[in-house]
Amino acid sequence: MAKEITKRSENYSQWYNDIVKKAGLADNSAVRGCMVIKPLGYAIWENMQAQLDKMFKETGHVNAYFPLFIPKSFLSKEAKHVEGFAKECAVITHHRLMNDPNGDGVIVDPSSKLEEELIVRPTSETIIWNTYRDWIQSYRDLPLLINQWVNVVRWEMRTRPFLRTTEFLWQEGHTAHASKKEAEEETALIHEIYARFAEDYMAMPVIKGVKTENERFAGAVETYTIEALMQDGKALQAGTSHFLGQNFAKAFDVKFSDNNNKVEHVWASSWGVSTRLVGGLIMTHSDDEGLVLPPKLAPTQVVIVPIPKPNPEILEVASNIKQKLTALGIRVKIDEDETKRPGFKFAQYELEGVPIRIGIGMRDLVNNQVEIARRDTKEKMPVLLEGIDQYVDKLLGDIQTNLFETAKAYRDDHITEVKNFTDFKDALEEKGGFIKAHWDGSTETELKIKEETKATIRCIPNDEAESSGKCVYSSNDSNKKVLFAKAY
RNA sequence: CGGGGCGUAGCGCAGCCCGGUUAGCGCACCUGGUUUGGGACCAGGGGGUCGGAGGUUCGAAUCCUCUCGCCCCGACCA
Repeated sequence: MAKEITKRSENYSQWYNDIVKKAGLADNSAVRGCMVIKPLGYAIWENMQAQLDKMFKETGHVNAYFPLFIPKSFLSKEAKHVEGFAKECAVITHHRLMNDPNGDGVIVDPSSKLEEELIVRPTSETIIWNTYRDWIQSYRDLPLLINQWVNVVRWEMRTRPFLRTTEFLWQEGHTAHASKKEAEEETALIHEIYARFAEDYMAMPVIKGVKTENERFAGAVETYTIEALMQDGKALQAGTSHFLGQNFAKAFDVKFSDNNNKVEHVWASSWGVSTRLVGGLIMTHSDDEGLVLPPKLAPTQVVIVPIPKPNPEILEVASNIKQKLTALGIRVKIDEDETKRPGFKFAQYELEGVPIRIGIGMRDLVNNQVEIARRDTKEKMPVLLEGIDQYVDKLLGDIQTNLFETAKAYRDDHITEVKNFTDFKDALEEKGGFIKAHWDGSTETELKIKEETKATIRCIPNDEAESSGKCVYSSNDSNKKVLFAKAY
């Protein structure tokens, strides 16, 4: 009642904001464009971090930390890079405040102007490559496989919680290699890890592909991306992995001697995913009742609700169940609050997306059973206490699978292949989702399509075989189909 | 930056056009009681000076001027 959520069918955007707010994921803050990530939202991010961090480390990467501030001159060393980020940088110009001589408050002390302005990192290639110059002399210093978990700032004009905030949290990997091949393999490896994480943990199906030149990361030779589809038919770029060639090594003069004492510039990759993934998670699975979380990332996987309220007998059974589940590595919470009634709690946990709810009342105990409700399908069923741990364990797996399958069915159903521009526009308008079509490979065509339809090329899919055809817009020859969509 | 909307209690809003005594409602909160298998009910209670500044007036949430901020749509973008 107090927690009414706008229906997705009425206003998807409002629905999204309601979920973020009412499920307690994040709040707007006093700072324009910056959000406060609340405990539930942050716990989801922590679970994402934990898994990704594990995957990075399993593949030989280590974490480090580089400064928040980047000297202005660094940013301009790579021409394309600065061009891409110049318009959205927070700039530090002074380092001291003073009392306002005209009265109350403080003002910037003009005498504290910095010799060289500092930029709050929008990404860290420059400061890192400036450092790598000192770290790399020989092929024996390579590869360098470093990641950092940090905040970055991009002064976007318009922001949305998680999807695009002025400050956001992410990880950025920056690797250095002795050969082009090795750097390319690294880029592909991370691309693969991102896709696996999205599908196996977030239960969010993604399409792997490469960006067009126009959509490429500023300073990259090639950008690999995973693209997901949200419930409203818009695409979300969920993670990118960039092959940087020798661009940054050249800009920052990072060279190494190979085993023949030949000096060459280092090859590089960089890659990142951000708190945007939390937004993607919300928009992939949640419904009009609230958040729906895949078990693998849910901070609480199972909640036990005593009905109508806790008593010693129920709590004993509850804690036995919790013990058994915890032994299987399942995250369980017993709701011991006596002041709220069951109906309120049910609604609350549905809003918060807890995958499984176990209700225990005296009526159940007489029959040696409990009531199990799954969040994804809203089904409820009585389950015997005997073997309940195995039952729940399996159910969590089933929910994880079901969420992925449901999302994938929706996604697959929203890939429309078209041969002419009229069909292109119709499909985009009526159905949304990805539009697969031949493209002549020119930026000019890409931009014209964007101008006329707002759709951009999300990627050139990896698994799309070459085929000859005519560009959907220009009718020029094309040898590959690409995916278009309106995107977040 | 262009277009639209909005700032009144923790949240959501009414009041403003047609100035007039202690600024109102729902949710939330506190106390007591009755309840308790899908967002309980009754009674009592606490909390706001109406985004800010200036002005008009006997009198301003209400009228005027300036100002600050937020949200939505667009251009930009992870």
